[in-house]
Amino acid sequence: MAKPSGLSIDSDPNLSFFLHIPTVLNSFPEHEHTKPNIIYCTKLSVSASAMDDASTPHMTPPSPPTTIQFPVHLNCSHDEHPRRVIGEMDFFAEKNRKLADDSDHAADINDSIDRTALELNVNTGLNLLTTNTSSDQSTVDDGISSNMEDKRAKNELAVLQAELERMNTENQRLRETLSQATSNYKTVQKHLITLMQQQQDGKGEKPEEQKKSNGGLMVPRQFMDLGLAAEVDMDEPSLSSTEARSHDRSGLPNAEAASKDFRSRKRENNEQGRGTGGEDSPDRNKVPRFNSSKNVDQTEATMRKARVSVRARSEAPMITDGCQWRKYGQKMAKGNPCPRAYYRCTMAAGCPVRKQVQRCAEDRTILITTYEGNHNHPLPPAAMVMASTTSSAARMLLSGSMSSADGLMNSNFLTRTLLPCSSSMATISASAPFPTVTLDLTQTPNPLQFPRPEGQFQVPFPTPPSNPNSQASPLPLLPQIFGQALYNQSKFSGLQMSHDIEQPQMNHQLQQGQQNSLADTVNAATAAIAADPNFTAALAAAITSIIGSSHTSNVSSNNGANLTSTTNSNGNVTTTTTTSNSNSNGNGNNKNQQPQ
DNA sequence: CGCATTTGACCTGCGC
DNA sequence: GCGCAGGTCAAATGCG
Repeated sequence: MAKPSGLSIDSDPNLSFFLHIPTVLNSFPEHEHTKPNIIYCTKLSVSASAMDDASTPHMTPPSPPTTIQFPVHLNCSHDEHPRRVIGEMDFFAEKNRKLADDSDHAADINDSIDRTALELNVNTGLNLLTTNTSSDQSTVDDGISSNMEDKRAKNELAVLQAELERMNTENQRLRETLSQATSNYKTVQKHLITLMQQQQDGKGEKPEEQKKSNGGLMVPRQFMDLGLAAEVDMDEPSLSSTEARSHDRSGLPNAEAASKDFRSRKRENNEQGRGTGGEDSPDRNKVPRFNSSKNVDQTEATMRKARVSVRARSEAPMITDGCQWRKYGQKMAKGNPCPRAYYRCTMAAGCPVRKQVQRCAEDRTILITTYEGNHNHPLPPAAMVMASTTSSAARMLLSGSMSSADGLMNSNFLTRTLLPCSSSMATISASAPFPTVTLDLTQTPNPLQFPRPEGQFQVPFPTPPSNPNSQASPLPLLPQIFGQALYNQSKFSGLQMSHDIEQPQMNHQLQQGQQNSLADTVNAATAAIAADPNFTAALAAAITSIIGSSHTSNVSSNNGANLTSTTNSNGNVTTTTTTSNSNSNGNGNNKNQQPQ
């Protein structure tokens, strides 16, 4: 099997260390997380021990010294301050937490088993001291041995019962977590519906602008078509195309032509392919796949043109985003001594997603990764965050530019609302040849230095207090925040992720019942909501429910955060969102989200 | 030997 | 029309 180039991150010790974790864990099916191996634990323990352990609320019993040579503290899951390694960029922090949580529980079980073994070993050792082998125990010293066996059996029984009890407790806890997450989701959903109804009832004049240019409620529909049409088409590899490209030698997509830029279309129309476009030539431009629907062409090409650029500090040649990439070109770009590398997603034949990787000319420790296109195949969990982020960002960017006359209002909205962490972290380039969202993960949000715009909330990033170089500390959470925010916004906008691939677990919930009725409501209200900064409150609640459910966070205002998420003793998540909207009517400032 | 990467050539869009 | 820059292709090369 070919080594996925996207995982070749060993050249950066800081980066590779953390990013290896999901890679390792992903190789285990979910149900096998209860069978941790020693590498699993060791990796986690090292990462934990690299940070301060003083704040760990509960300690995992020490592991048997015969298997682990140093103390293991697998308490990543409930940390009040999730700790990060300096300078590393963990795109899968959320997943790591979950996995670490699993590993924690698994370690508990493992530990109990090990302790059981130790206890039994003690008994065995005593037996050996009496020089009785197991075989003659039953024949010699009947009274003692039967007594010992009874004790052992009782021991074993007790241990098993304890273990059973522990597992029951664990099961119960997991159920509670699940139900809590579900209730959180429902709460947010209800709140969204309420908000939308209010929008519809109260403010009829908001969508006026959009009506002018887009015919009002057609806006969300247009968005939906934007994504789905293209993707449906992408998922249907044209047979004629396949046949025409009978020797797809590099595994390169049959839909390669499909995913080509608009200029290809023009090219095809004008010359039916390049000079090599003979009928016996495997010419890539020969088959016009979208002749049947020009609109699809348009949207597809527009989608491809939308780009999401991620700036992150890394010594590695490429950030690990969970996908597999194949390099297909490299060019020297003007104004940058560092070459630009071109990669194509190789997780599925025909996946149109590409990315460009280039180091920043000013600071070569900064890696600029630009994504383009949407995946047309299922993604591994590790890749979902990044994929959903880029996909949603691209969609939102396009929807903004398409639904607004000048294309700037909605872009600005995107910056303020969808990428709320800091205005310095998300910028939108309207002047670039392609609409591009840039997520800058190289900077720490600093409210003093970068005063947030009105109507914006910030998601606080817990910073390890003991980390003097905390420059990159909040960064690992960013993709999750971005991705979730964008995802939520996509849902609110009536958008679907790529065939419900990118967030299947959430889509599954949507599909359970309320989706149809909700979709209409959502579509109907999207235009109004999209222009209203109050939407941030609902978004904050949604994000907080996710953050709060994965780890308890009691957020200080160190980062100028005005969104807090706390968990009370019952485990209920309480969200307090404070916005400083000029439009705020006061009742939207505090959103208390209480599970049922 | 198969696959990924490298790299020069080619194509297109755009500005002058 | 020409040149430049970005983007892509595909033969050559390297590697496991």
